[in-house]
Amino acid sequence: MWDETRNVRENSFGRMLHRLVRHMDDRMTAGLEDMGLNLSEFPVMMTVLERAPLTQVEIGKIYQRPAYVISRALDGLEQQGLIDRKPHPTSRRAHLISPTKAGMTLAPCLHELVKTCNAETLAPLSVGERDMMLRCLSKIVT
Amino acid sequence: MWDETRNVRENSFGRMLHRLVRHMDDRMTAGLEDMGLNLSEFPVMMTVLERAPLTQVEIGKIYQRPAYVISRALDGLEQQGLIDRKPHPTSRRAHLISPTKAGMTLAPCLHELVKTCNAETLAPLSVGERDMMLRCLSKIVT
DNA sequence: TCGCAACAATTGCAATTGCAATATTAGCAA
DNA sequence: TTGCTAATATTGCAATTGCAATTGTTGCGA
Repeated sequence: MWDETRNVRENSFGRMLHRLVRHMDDRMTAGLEDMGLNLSEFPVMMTVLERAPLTQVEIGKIYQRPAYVISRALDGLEQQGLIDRKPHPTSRRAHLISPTKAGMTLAPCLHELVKTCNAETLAPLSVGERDMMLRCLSKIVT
Repeated sequence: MWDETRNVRENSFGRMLHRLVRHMDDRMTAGLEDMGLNLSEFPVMMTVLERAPLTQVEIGKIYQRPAYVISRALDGLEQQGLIDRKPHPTSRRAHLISPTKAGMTLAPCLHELVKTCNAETLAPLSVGERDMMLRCLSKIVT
């Protein structure tokens, strides 16, 4: 009776995605531990390293998360001395976020971790399949 | 200086996956609201509908989540009268979980929702690309 | 049989997250 | 200028989640 339901959900796109993301998150969490970062701080730190100097709303736009998420992640990163909140030159309500010297030294490690994690995950696929996968993903991601 | 870092993370596999999953989760959350379910209860309810009767550890094995997650999701589902925790025939510590009559009526709706959500998400792809995508995903999902 | 480790499920408590308010500043229109 | 609305960032509080016990049960070996 439930065979049809089973067919729908079994190996459903959404189910597989969730599994995959959880797996990659675990992998990333382990890799980030050495650097003292957690999974919430990581994307914010990456954005700062990529685009600094920028404001917190700009980080939010890029990373597509509400302001309070950025605010809190930056709290953690600031406390570890990895980023600076400097006054914005033209607006007293905004902050300009930049990595500190210490923060910048993380860049190669993070860089490497991302590459490794993505590569490991995609390892079972052929080069052509990997390209296809990435192309299709960017087609369906907003 | 950070161009390389940007290249690595920009449209990185992991980043795109996270975006995609968040988007699908939002879509699912909206769809589930009509049925009074939330995103934690949904996969458990699906598993129960697909495989009942089964124990909570079995649900955990299938859905790959720790026991307490199942326990709490079932609390919610039971409170809404969608599932039953019956005594296990051979073990007094295990429960046998089954959908109630009310729970079973949800099956077609959930079924439809999953199909719609997956289809909408994959809509920008050609049929061939969709197949490829699903085949590749199942290759890399544990 | 007794004792003990493993198993199934639940729960207390701390950490994390999300929402809605708050404080402060900017810009603009009357 | 004054007053009002929007923008920027933060925070209080409630809801959710995760970890580490806890409860009750089973099976096994001494």
